[in-house]
Amino acid sequence: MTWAGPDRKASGVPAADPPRRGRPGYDQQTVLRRAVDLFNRQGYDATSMSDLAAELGLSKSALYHHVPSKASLLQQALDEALDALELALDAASSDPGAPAYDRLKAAVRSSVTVLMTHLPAVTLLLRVRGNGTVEVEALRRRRAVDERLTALVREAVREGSVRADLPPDLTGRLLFGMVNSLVEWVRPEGRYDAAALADAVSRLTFEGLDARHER
Amino acid sequence: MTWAGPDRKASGVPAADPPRRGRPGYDQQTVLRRAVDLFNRQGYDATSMSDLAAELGLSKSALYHHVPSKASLLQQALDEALDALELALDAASSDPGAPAYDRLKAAVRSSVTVLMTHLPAVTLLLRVRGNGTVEVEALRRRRAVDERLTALVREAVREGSVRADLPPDLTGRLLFGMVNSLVEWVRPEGRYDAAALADAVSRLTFEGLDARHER
DNA sequence: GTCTATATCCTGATAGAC
DNA sequence: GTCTATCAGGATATAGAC
Repeated sequence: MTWAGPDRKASGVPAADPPRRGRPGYDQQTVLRRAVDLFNRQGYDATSMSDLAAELGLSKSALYHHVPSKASLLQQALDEALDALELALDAASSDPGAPAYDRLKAAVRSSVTVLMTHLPAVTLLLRVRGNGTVEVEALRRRRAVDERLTALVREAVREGSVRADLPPDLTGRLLFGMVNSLVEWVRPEGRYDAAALADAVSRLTFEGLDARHER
Repeated sequence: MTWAGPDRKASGVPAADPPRRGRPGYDQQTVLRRAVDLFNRQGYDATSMSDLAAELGLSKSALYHHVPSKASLLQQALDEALDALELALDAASSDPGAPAYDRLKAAVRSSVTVLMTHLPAVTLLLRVRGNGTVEVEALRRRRAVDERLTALVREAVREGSVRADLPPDLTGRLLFGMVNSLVEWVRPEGRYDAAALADAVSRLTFEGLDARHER
């Protein structure tokens, strides 16, 4: 069974694909993308390689021709998410001379953007519980990201631009808790694009939802 | 097989336990509590009944003497969470004459309180993906709760007390996304109690984190 | 209430033919 | 690249002795 499906290419980026010769079959990117989608629908642990094979219209063995293990699929997805998050955070805090307030706002915006552009991978990352070495390592990297974000909030409080009547750690957790909660319902083909969501989160968190703060 | 299970009662209430006679063993509440804790640490699907038996220091068969199935443990926990959430929402919106703004604020506060007092059960609920009938039914009830909360936000926007430059559905999702994100890090023995957290969430969301809004 | 032993099915992963 | 057949182990759950 072939199923053809030259619907390959780096997920998300609509780049031109190099022409393929010979038997089509699946390429790794497509397998990974479909796998991550299934993991997000059913949960990683609840998804068996049989499920994935069925989803792809393959036998389990054929699937193992494309993929060395179930954990490797998880690993690739988590790496994608973490690479993107770390990169976005680097960019947001690139100018150490800028006010922490601006850098924090930039971090919120770029976090939302990464969350949207790498939605499946980030969704998977945010659900990792720490079972197995792949998940443990991912949690380690994620904690590092969280700590950089918290440090940013702390700086902004110190410079006086963010309210100081709440502990900065708490403010940071709640702020990025709201950001991360987007993965629970946002859909790429949905009503809101990354910019609109980044704007909404930014307004809600910085200005509040009280009508008196409306601008 | 015992299980019985008419031992309902608002779970979570740290009432004094009736003195036990005869062979100690485990009572159902304890088994359920330990099970839910383990489910939350490892994930429901990643936790086997062997894991749970080992955690309790029992054999698998002895465990099945206390519990009819793995799914029943899940069911009880999800029911506990949903019962508590629905009840809290009823109370928060009990006075239809009160301004929607006040009812919304009350709903936020009581949601945080329920989340804290029934933390393990609510955590489990928020991670359910819809695998199996137990989870599907829980998701159905959860969606109903979400819709009532969204309706509350919509009302508050209509009465002019909550900012109208964002779609009410979006505001509601972000607001309760922040609330729900508490389960990711909050611990009952931690620095913050329910009242402090409810206060922090309320301030952050209604007033914003900008220092200019600090009161 | 707890145990050992077992039934039945499914898991991730592999071997080797086509 | 895909298949059928298979492996060793683990899953939920049960039977029946003590």
